Amino acid sequence: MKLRIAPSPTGSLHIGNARTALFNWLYAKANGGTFVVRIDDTDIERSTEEFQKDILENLRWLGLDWDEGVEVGGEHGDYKQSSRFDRYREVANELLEKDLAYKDDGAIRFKVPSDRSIEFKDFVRGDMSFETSDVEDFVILRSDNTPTYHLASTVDDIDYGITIIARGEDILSSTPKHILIMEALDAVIPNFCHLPLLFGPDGKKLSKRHGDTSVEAFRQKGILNDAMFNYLCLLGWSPGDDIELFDSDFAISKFDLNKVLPNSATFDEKKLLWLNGQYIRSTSPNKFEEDSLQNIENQLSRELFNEEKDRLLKIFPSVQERIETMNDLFGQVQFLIDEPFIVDKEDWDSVNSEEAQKYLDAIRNKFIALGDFNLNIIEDTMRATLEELDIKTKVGFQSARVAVTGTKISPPLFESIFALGKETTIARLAESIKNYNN
RNA sequence: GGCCCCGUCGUCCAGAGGCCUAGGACGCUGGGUUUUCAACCCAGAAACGCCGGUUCGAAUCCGGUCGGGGCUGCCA
Repeated sequence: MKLRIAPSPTGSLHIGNARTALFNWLYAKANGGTFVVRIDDTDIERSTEEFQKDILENLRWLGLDWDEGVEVGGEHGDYKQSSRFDRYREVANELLEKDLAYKDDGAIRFKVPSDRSIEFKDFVRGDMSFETSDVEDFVILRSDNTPTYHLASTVDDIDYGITIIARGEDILSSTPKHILIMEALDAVIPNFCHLPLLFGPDGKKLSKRHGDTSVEAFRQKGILNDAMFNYLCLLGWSPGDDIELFDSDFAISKFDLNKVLPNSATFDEKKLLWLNGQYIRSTSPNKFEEDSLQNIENQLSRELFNEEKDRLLKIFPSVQERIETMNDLFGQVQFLIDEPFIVDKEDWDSVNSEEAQKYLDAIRNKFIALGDFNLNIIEDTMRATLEELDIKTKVGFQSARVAVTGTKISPPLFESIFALGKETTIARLAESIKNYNN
């Protein structure tokens, strides 16, 4: 069994293509088959090295590997169609000689026989039947002597011994053309499987106008690869038993192309985000720390100081359970970083009051007198002060939060103060007290 | 227009004639917890497009209809 994904390097890896690649990969893995990645770059004008690199990198990021194909090699060269133009021309000429194709203004068209029906069985759609009278004679070699997708893709599928062609439904109606070429070349007809398309929220084929449609974009948004893998699996397929959170081994153990739904699925970013949150929460603390430090350094474009790392490590457990993507991280921990500390003016104004000032002054003095500065002592001190001064929790804590973290939204207060450390906390409290009359 | 595909809550998925007064998840609403925001817990609203037929019995089978989508390129 041999399957393949054949992306065109005319854009960044599209989520729809990623899903198609994923299903091919899963089926190959599930059956001990071979998974091939080839590059369909017959459109020389729009194909670029950068896009090819992006596509391969993102396939790997998703956890997909391939047994044969571009960059990993195999029996068929570099698996790029641009390297095989001679082969396609040879086939086009062969068809010409056999009188199965003809010249048309410099291009070569395949001669579609009349009054025939082309039948094949589709893994997800069952028995398919097309009349050749509905198929036009189609170009296989352009007048600039380059092959079209129909020719190149079909020749490759034959030459590489692909046994199951699983691709997007948008190519379903081109399948008769491919079968016709295969028949003309006396090739064994492989199995076909046309996967449902991915839609945008408006029910149209997912495309750029729906916003981000590339795997790379979501990766940059802080989506975890495992979450993306998991979410993509859920589009058009499910492992059964209402199980929704699973890893690749589980998916492989359950996957079957024949069980893929025939109807198109709408890409729901909200659910992806939720799933991502689940994955962030289930990440081991060590890995979360590692990934987070890296993420923050990327945001800052510099390495973190050791003192910063010490502070961050203290707050990570609290942050891990409240972010949805890795990109939410920075905003949560910014107050712990040695950058200019900015208090949100609006937030401060909304919590500042004479009472708040009294409270901040009181806890500041108590903090100064403290020997140990740990979580429990911080909490005890702050709560006791609330009682002593008869100040409402919300008034005291929210003013302290803004004074220390700069905003009304932050990780838990005591943890934040603990992570910040005694000296800085005292300094920030002093700063806010001084600002009362502003 | 022609050809083709598809049709269960807003969305994703379960359901392969009786187990369905249709189940799970996201989202949404309400409540709980609470120092903010989250997370978490509980509850709730929410769907078999429609019409026929087959059958003792249909979300499940068949036909039609309506709706959505894809293709209709010397793009892939």
